[in-house]
Amino acid sequence: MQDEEVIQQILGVVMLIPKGKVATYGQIAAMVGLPKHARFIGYTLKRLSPQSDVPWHRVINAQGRISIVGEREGINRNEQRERLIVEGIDVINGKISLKKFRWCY
DNA sequence: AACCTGACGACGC
DNA sequence: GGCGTCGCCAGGT
Repeated sequence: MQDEEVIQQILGVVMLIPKGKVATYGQIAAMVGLPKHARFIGYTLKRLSPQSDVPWHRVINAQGRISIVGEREGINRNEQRERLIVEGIDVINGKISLKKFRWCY
């Protein structure tokens, strides 16, 4: 699954998530025709560079929580939380309401 | 080939 | 809602 083709497709979909909305890993996976590959979406986003223009912060897990774990400069749990809040997405007790903020297509 | 490790998810209690 | 389990699947060893 190292297909550059697939990776670009995934990043392409993530780019479509509008500001102020979020999507889940599983949702993205399904959108690119790879259901059951939610984990691969995370793997792909993890490899992004800090200065990437891909809105990786708008991707969260199905429980409405942030799942990033690394501590890279520019890409970490707290950075994601801050970016979401700036966009008007409420993060209450580490949880985001998918009901309100999920990007429905 | 075998086994371990995840930025995951559905379900049951 | 919180938690534990189990199922998934690409990658790395």
